[in-house]
Amino acid sequence: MIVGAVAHDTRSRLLDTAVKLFSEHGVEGTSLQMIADELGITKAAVYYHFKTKDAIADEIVTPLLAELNPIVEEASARRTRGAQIDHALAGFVDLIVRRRALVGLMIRDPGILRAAGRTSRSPTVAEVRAKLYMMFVGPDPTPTDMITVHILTRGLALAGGDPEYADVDDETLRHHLLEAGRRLLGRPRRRT
Amino acid sequence: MIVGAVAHDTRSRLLDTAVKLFSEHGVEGTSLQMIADELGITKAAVYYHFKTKDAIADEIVTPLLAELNPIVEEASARRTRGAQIDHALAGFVDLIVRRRALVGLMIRDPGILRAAGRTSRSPTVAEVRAKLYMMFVGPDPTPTDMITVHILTRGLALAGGDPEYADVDDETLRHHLLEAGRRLLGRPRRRT
DNA sequence: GTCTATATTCTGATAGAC
DNA sequence: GTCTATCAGAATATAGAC
Repeated sequence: MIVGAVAHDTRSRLLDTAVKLFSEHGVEGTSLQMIADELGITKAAVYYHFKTKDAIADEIVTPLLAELNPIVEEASARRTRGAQIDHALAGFVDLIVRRRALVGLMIRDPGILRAAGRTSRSPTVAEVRAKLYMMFVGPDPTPTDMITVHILTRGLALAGGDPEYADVDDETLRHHLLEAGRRLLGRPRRRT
Repeated sequence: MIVGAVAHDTRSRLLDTAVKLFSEHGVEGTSLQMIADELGITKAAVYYHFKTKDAIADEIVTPLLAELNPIVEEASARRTRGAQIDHALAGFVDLIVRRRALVGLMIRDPGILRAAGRTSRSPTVAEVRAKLYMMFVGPDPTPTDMITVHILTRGLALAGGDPEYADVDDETLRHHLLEAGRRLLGRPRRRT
């Protein structure tokens, strides 16, 4: 599905519905029957679009990784540590805001990564995550650095994807997440 | 189960096992069969200790709320805003460290609260959480305040409960979580 | 306190008609 | 592209023996 467009075809609606139900019940707690019911189709119709439940999980995870990876790569090309951190943080926050529930889902539910990993050979989350973390902490991180980044990434993703902020506009949410992120990383305040 | 003691009786071992499996697979993704298998007993034996799966969830959630509630109450009795924040933060972090996986589980998995809520009439999580948030932000919070506290509580709970830090000792973990928390809340550094 | 055995419902998944 | 029908296996839960 492309930018901001509303999903019309069944396949896209199916993925949106899956994300919603996965968020509420977890991947392993969501049955294909639940997805089918929510869409008003039968289980067999779901199987027409995806061969297995794992394939649905993979189709959700893989595009997200495909978006995060270049952000991290671009960040590592920056010359100063400060610029690297700024780019990685801005990119990560932007992804959270644009995908809302999705990034939070991947961090909350280990089941979606297990499921996606069973059918796909796309780059693992662990890989991309390790690179993202290194952007934030630099080489030779202290234990404090590592824990701070854990808190940062998890906190941002979960808060940004929270239903409570579902109707906060992108611009506002992005601003607040960035502010909090910069504070945690000890970066100076930015002129908005 | 009492402080630091190892669970010997089946009921306590059952609860420990449930927390572990709930964390990995989500409450709705964990079957009583999985719990029974992990314990080396039969499903029927599990039913002897708990009437339903919801009852297990409730027995996990309720004691945690019983620990968090007085912390928030005590904090609100402090006179200065600074002392209130310090007390609430120290208490919250202490709970995360002592219970590790548990606090993170409650934040990650909506299913455990749904399940617990079905069998129990104990004070709701929403209630206690609202009070905790108010301790951190004070009256008349700005949207920025609210989002910051969201990031703080979720980040601390998830990072503290992460398996990666399972063998970091309590003292160290508590120190790092407190540092990050104080930074996010804009509190001055403390002499350790 | 744990077991076997059983009833019932639901799961993921497939085959084949429209 | 969606349907009905069907499968083997696993789910929650109960009854009753040891």
